[in-house]
This record gives sequence, C-alpha cells and structure tokens, in this order.
Amino acid sequence: MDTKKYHHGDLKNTLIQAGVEILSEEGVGGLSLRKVAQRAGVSHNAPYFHFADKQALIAAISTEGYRILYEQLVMIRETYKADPRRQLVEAAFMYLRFAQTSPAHFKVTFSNAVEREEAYPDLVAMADNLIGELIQIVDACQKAGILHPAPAGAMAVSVWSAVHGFTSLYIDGQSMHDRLKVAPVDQLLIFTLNQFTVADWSEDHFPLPE
Amino acid sequence: MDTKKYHHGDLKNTLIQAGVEILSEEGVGGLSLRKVAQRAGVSHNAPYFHFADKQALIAAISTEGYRILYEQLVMIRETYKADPRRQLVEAAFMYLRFAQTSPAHFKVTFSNAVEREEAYPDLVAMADNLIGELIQIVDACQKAGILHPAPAGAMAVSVWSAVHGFTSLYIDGQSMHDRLKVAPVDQLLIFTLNQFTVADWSEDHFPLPE
DNA sequence: TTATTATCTTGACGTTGTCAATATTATAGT
DNA sequence: ACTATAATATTGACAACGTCAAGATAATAA
Repeated sequence: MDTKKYHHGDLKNTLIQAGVEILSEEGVGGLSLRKVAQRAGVSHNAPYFHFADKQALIAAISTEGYRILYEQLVMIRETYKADPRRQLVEAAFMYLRFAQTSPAHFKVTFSNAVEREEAYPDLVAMADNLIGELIQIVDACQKAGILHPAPAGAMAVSVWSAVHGFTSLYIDGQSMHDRLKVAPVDQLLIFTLNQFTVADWSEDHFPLPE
Repeated sequence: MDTKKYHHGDLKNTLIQAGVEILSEEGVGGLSLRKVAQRAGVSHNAPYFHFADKQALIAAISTEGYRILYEQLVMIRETYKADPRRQLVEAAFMYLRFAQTSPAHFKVTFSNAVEREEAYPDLVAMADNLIGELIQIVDACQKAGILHPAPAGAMAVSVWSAVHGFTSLYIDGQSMHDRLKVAPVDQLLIFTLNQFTVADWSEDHFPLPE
C-alpha cells in the first residue's frame, strides 16, 4: 500500500509472496527468513525493516491465508446470492481445496505459529472478516430453513469446526481417511455437512459440487 | 522396553519425557534436540543413538500424545460401559481438556510436524488404536439410537472432525470463540455434539459432564 | 580375556534468527 | 539547490541449532 517505491519498491509484499512460494515448494520446514530474503533478491537482514522478527513474517503469511479464504467466500456469496445451501457447500469445498492445493500455507495460516495474536491487528482483522462472511452464510441457511435456528454464531462455530477439523485431519497425512477408506473425501465432507441439516439424515441435502 | 540398562538406563523414554516437559514449559518453539539432551543429562549428540533425527523424536512425542488419548478413551469406555451417550460426551471433553492442559503437546501430536507418517510404524499403530476406540464408541451410540445409523467409520470421521476442529480452533488463540463470545466453550462443545444426534436439535441430548 | 557391539562424548560444520555498525537512498526543510 | 533527517539496505558478527565424524567407554559375546 503505502510501503513502496523506496530502494526496492514493495519489498514487504515481495517477501510475503516469496514466503508463500517457499511454503508451496519446500513445506513448512523450509521456511526461513534468510531464504525469503534471498528469493526476494535482498540481503539476509533486509526483512527486518518490514518485519520485527520471523513471527511477524509468519503472521503476515497467515493473514494472507485468511485473505484468500475471505475473498473466495465473498465471491461465493455473490455468485450464489439466492442459494444459501449452495453457498455453504461451495464454501466447505473451497476450504478443502485450498488446504489440498496449498497444505503448507493452510497449516501456517491456522497452526498458531503465531503465539500472541493480539500483537498482529491485521491478522485479527482479516480473521474477523472471514468469520463475518461465515456467519452471513450460516444465517442465510438458517433463514432458508436449511440449518437449525440456533444463534448464528454458535452454529457458525460448529459448522466451521467440522469443516476445519475435517480438512486438518485430512491433510495431516490423511491419518484417518487413508486408514478407514470408508468413502472418497468429497463424499465424506458432504456427509459431514449433512449432519447439520434440519431434515432427516438419510437424504442428501447438500449435493456434490461440479 | 528393551532399550534399557546401558550407560544411562532408559534414555529413549527419558528423552521423550523431557521433550514433553519442554513443550509444556516453553511451547512448540522451545523444543530442540540439544535442550532435550541437556535436560536428560546427556551430551548434545546422545539422542542420535535413539532417534534418527529431530523428526523421529517428534514422531515419538506425537505417538505419546496418541497413547494418552487412547488410554483415556479405553478408561472412559470401561467406566461408562452401559452408557454410550456418556462415553461420547466424556470422550469429547477429555479431548478438549487434553488440548487445554497441554496445548503444545496437542499441537505436536496432530500438527504433522511429521511429514512421512509411514516411516514411523509405532505412530501409525497408536493412531489406529485411537481410531478403533473412537469407532467403538460411535458404533455403540448408533446401536443405542443416539447417532444416525450410517457406516460407523463415516460417522466417526464426522464426529472426530467436529471435536478436533473445535478443539484446534479453540487453542489456536481462541480465534473464533474470543471474538464471538456466543457461549462458554463447554456449552459450545455440547452444542456441536448435539448436531450429530438423531432427535430434534432443540433438546440437549448430551449433558455437560461434572 | 579378548573381540565386538551398543552407547555416549567431543569436536566440527553449515544454517538459522537476530543484533550492531555502516552505507545508501529518498524525503523534508530551508 | 543543498543540507539534514529519516527510511531502507548491506555487511559482519554471535549464539543456538541439526547433524556428521571420530573417538571413548561400557556392556555383551566369544
């Protein structure tokens, strides 16, 4: 934004992007400040003029993860404006797809490499944005009679817990899914989502997307 | 077991225990091979005669986490032999309490610091034990008409996803709960659990423990 | 008792996060 | 335009870390 056109131009965002790239190429273990600096073409100490320490860079990468999820949620709400059920199922699969495509970024985003969240207001704000969109979808589903009419906040916690837990367990070595082999992962996610519908369990209330 | 009575006696388990202690005192970031060795009273290289590398020690600590959860699940099943509903609710709260009491150990156990699970058969075996107990509880609940009569494996995935996701989101800075403040965490867990019951949402099917 | 193996120590190397000191470039004030 | 100041970047250093190599010590086997 305003951190531009000095020596490098926009080093801060370049560093964040370099970090995301390293995460996708080498995983969480490969992320180091010095490697990020090298990829951005600056000295090993240049990042310290944009991030207080490694934690701060990780917080920024985490914020970027929240932003990606948030923006996709906004798009989904616009695309399926009149179809709350579709919004919910698309949101759940978007979440899973992000974790499948960028597992290291997903882990860093949530895996509390950031200890003291309150020190990173941008991160908190973006997480708030994400939660806000989520509640809107849950609220719309409740108004449409798809989800139980409990407080939207509580229902959002439950639904997000299920989708987040499902996704986390899946990408962590597929600990469970590989061993159980009870169904393809997409169908299992639908099954999990269906637990939250008002009607009888035996019908599929959420269709598979695509 | 058989790795005993040499110079130190039982260094392998001592190292694992030292790692668990460091996790509880300094968190995930404070865990290093050299500190573990120092706490066990051996040189910085002694651990390499019991663990191939740091990953292997982390895998052992992760296995220990699975063992703790598994053994508590076994105890719960024995204690409430005739009450599947109680088994499920106690299991869920045991899970949350472990994460609250030992957040760093909980994170290490699941947070796939271990990349190639198949290289650690003990870890896979203990995770299988845990999943097995979980399925038994779910199966008992289904037979008692508490959970929907879907395949027990699929239902176990869903329920565990919800509990695990709920717990993960809670300890990761309480990202969501703190911001929503919709209800105390215990009540929210019960609410989440109730989503999986057969009957109407408006009744509480799982009581708060204690 | 000797040979062998398992266990542990010491020392070294490259990488990392971070601090201090210095240099360079952009902006502000005159 | 010119200087002062702040923002940005480099270089160098240090301790801590993971890991390898070489040697020492203690338990077991022959």
